Amino acid sequence: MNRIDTQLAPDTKERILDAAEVLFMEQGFEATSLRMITARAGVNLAAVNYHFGSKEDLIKTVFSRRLGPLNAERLAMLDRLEASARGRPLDPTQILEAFLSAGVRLARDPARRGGAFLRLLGRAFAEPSGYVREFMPDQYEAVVARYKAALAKALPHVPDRELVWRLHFIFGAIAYTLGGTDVLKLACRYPLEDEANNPEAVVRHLLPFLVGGLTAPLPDASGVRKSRSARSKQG
Amino acid sequence: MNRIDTQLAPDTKERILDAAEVLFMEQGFEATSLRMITARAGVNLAAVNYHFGSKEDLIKTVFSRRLGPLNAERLAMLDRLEASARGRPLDPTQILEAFLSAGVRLARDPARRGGAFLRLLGRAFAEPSGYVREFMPDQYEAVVARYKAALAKALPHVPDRELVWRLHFIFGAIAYTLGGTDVLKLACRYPLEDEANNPEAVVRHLLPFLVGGLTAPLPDASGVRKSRSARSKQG
DNA sequence: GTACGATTCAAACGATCGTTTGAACTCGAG
DNA sequence: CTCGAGTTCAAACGATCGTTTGAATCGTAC
Repeated sequence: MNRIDTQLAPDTKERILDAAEVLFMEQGFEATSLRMITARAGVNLAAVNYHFGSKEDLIKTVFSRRLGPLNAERLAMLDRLEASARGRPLDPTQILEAFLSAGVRLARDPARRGGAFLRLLGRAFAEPSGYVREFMPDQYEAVVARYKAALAKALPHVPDRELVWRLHFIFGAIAYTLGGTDVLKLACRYPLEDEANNPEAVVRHLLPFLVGGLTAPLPDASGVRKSRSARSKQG
Repeated sequence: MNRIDTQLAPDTKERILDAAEVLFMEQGFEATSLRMITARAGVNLAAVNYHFGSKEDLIKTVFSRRLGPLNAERLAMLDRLEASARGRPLDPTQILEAFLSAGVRLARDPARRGGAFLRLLGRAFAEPSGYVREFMPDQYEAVVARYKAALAKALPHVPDRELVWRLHFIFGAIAYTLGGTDVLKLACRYPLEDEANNPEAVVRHLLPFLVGGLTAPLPDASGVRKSRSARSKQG
């Protein structure tokens, strides 16, 4: 059992994980070959299958390495908030800030490695491949349930169904922002770059937007089906 | 020049485009091989390179076939709104609804083919590959500029920089919702499915959320840099 | 030193990828 | 009919993929 490692020169396993994390972020899962990963990590090609079994298991390990602690911290943050509130409903801003701030702390990880993972995470939410879809729900189920319950308590006038919708939109805005896909920025060439790379600045702008959407007036008829006349002729 | 086609039995070119559209949506660009596409379309493998030149050009054609008319309609909708407003600022809800309703109309295209494309479009915003990033800005530049100007006029108290941020978040929520990545739904197993497949229902829920975020109070200090004390010791 | 499990290595495996080739087929014009 | 441009077809191309193999190497216990 080697103990005095991973500090100056990470061992093969972590070198592979670090290289894979960056390359997956830059090019996606399918477009990143094991040869690119091992070349960047400075290890032999066969090391991936030796240490992880397969590329798919490598992908899962890349996620679980960071996602476990991240979501555990999110739960701990919510625990602390609810403990200090003593049964009273929390402020929606507090709740969302707790969720986001854990990501911010990860983004400030040494050597900016956390930032790469956050962008990879945002990208993964839109990945159609079955790889991610298999274990992402397991990783997020507890967090979503707890934060959803806290928000439901904070916003008693919002029906459960509507809250699920708004959580969906919130996740979309967060994932897209973390993913840093930049389509809008590329389209407009608006210079957000300096702030966009500062996670605290992102949260400062994102938080009011999310709370505004979360506390917005409810849609007109929440329960209408298409049983009546279809559309009212708008032109 | 054959004229009487594409009605009962689409020609090879459109059969390929239709098949590619669905498969790209289901599995992404990299994971979809030309052999899957041609097999689904019922055409020969070489037909893709004969009609489109390369897989990359096929991808571009899949997008431009629908994106051109879609964004043209978005511009036309805004033209009509601004004409009837006669110089007065529009309502933010009107503006966003105009943007979204064009997509709704596409989604109700015959044979639900438009729905497949919208989900593909939402997915493409998160694609890291260079394919999409090259021409998506060109397709969206005019639309974003016009709608951004209309929103700036409608929300004179929102600084330009903040408006760009909020447009970014809005695009994220829309793209994620259109993409239908379902991670949240999978995580919670909340039965949104029936409504989620009805584009008008999606807009009915999405619109108040987006307007709420767009008109939310501005973040505390809009211009702060990290010049002062970094953080206030939270524990 | 020797022996042995853990790890690394160069090399190759079969499969699949996007693309190309050249012949066969279609069909209206002459 | 013949012709030829447009299109479709089966087959193969070279490249790259994830994975496997078996020997070489390392580090440690005896």
